[in-house]
Amino acid sequence: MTEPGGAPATTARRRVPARQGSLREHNLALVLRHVLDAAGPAGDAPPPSRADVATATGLTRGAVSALVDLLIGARLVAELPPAATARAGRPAVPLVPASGTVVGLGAEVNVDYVGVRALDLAGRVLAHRETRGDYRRSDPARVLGVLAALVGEVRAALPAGARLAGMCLALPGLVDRGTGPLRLAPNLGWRDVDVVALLAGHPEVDGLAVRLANEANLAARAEARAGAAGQSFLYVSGEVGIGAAIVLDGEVFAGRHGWSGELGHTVVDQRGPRCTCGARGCLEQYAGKDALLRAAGRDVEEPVDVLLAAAGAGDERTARALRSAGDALGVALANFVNLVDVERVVLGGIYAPLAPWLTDAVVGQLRSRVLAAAWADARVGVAAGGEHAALDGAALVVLRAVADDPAAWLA
Amino acid sequence: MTEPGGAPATTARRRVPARQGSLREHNLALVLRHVLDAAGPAGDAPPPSRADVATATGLTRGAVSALVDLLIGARLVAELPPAATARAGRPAVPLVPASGTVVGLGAEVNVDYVGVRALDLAGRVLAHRETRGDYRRSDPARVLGVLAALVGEVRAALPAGARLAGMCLALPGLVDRGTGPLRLAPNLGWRDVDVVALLAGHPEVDGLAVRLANEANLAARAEARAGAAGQSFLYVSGEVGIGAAIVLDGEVFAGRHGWSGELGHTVVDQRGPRCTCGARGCLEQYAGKDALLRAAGRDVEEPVDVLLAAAGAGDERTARALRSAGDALGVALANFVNLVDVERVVLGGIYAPLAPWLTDAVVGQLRSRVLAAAWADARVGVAAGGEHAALDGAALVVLRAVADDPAAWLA
DNA sequence: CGAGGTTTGTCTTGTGAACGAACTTATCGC
DNA sequence: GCGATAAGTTCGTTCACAAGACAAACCTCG
Repeated sequence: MTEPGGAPATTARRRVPARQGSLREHNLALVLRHVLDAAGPAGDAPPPSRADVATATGLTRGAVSALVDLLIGARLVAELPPAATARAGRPAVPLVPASGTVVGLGAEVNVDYVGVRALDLAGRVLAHRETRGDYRRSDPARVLGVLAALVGEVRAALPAGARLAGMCLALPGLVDRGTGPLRLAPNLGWRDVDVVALLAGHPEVDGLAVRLANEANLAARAEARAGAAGQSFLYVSGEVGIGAAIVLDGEVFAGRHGWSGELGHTVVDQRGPRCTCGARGCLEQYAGKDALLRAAGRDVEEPVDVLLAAAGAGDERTARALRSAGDALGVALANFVNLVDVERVVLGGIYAPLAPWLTDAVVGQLRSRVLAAAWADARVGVAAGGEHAALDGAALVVLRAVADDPAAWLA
Repeated sequence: MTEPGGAPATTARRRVPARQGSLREHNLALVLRHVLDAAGPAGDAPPPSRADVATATGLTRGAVSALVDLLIGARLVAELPPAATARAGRPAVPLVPASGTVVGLGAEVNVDYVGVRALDLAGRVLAHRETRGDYRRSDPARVLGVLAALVGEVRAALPAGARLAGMCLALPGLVDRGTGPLRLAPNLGWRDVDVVALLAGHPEVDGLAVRLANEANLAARAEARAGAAGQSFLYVSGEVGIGAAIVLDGEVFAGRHGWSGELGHTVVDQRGPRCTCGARGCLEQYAGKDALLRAAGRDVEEPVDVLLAAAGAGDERTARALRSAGDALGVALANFVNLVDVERVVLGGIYAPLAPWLTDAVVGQLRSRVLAAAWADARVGVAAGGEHAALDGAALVVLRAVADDPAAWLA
């Protein structure tokens, strides 16, 4: 029951009766989750045995055995050859997520590239294709054709016997939760585009359940997976626009319609310059990519790397531009932290490489403006998700649905 | 497992095994919730029978019968005499929440009053005591002594055989989730006060589980109950300070530590007047009670009623003060709605009576600044919770815990 | 007034899932 | 080789719900 593109804001206590089967479903998911988590990105822990799972979950060994057998039968879990331990007793059979059997497809359409990537339950990248290009003010049908072709290539590259669990597409804009239309992607120049319908016309995506989600939300999901479990943070995705995603206890919160996180249009100064959205003094006009380049005396078309180089070389104008962007960002974030009380802010997108020149200003604003700062400073960190965070997050959404309802994969 | 003062942000999939008993617990809660909801504040629906509950929940009549019998035995549900219906067949036995058997205590310490109120599962007020006074810069120990005395009076007024499920105390400030200390209540002048420990010393609260929560969060909870189920809104509590609470799908979100909703310290203008919190241009300086009175040419000590009267009489200065407060509030709320995507804003506290003079400005700002406004206008409404919303919300928190885990009350 | 129909609530039987307690398997240490 | 130890399996028991028959209470209509 995960909402596409993010778990529901609050998992409203489900108003359904619990029957015998619910028990099994729950415990099946419990066991699978345990195996998955142990093999997670922070996977320094050795793979757990049935007995380990039993003690960790509180189920009996007998029950776990039965459940694990089901999961192995469904090719969601695999056994490793018993490891030689210098311990008395029968050696344990290590359990790991099955690799190459069930795959999630992550896709992304962004201003400068289109990409598709396939991940399996073990977190392995089974296939990846991308095309660079300029997709500002582009034609949705054409761009989605490019995407469909990439999907076709990725599907062809999957190992035999792999089952596709679905696809999630990351888009830089307002997306209705799940399959609803794309409302507005300012930087692509798209508005009210029924992306799912356009994709459905292509034979490459035939038989594939496609859901949509906001790019920042998905990147945040990848970030949540990369970091410690169950944390709360605000993920800031700096690009031409400035997106953000709210992660509460490890879950991405997408809002009523799925439109959360439009940090770029937070008002920094009511009398400031006019923004593309029509209002005045939006954060985007102070700390967006274009604004940043302009303030540093650069051309809007230049890559952010030039700022990195200039700042590194000690260019004063660039440093000043970055500091003032950091201040504006800090004000917006302070407002946010006062309202939502997260413990951490993660800088992603172009802010990740620029973080060394931004964090001081951001931290300063947070410290002076957040009411609770005296008790728990909101920490500022840098995204660890890497360049393909949104793509990974999208694939993870799909795999997450599998992990949450393994019973559906038993047949 | 409700978090005191609010459900956890996301009901993280519980990492516990489901056993046979979990089934019963779940279905017991399901049945009880159905009976409670049917008798809710929008309780125009007739009380449901066992058969009604069975069809509504999807359980069989046999299962429901067994569960209802348990609930009646625990005095959580009661039967009404069969109503005479002009219908064929055996007449149904109406089921209602038991009254006067299990009670939740709501309490509040605020700037100008201290109160305690007892609610039962049927939503009836069994007892209510309050003391008016000026508690700015007050001594916590003394004020809590007053509160304890009120608790004693309320307990004495309860019907014989009533079982107290606990107490929740509303405070106007940063409160650590649950029993953690009160960090900061600027307008009471309290800072780092261990309220629970101070209360525990009084014999009147002996044997009573006490939890703390933020006043606005609790008022929002009462508001959520008063309105339609499962909505998402931002509750704004205008007083001397400006609190807010985030309600997502009917659940109050309290944030990582429980400090969410400090709307008053959202920056409206970086170059604005200095605030008590140390920063510049906080919303509180534009739309807080004191600021509002000052802008209208009044004394800070006067009640808000004078504004109401003046505005009603057509006083231009008052109208201007209210409009500009509404603008500031609107900017802050627009920032918020862009970030969190709620569908409704509810004006509470002093904003409720003043709403006729505020909403236009607020709505205007929302319309021009919220990116998604073209697709789903955030509506602005007035709180329906009444004067004792926080008190009711506090009692509801306690009763909610009972409703969520009726199995604990079977003995 | 009584037979037939309808709806509610109870009771009985059967099934599925987990628990607990043996029991088997596999390795280590002496 | 043999006990000690731990992992995994099997079997009987327990518990909760589904399904459906049954009893009770009420209406309607001839």
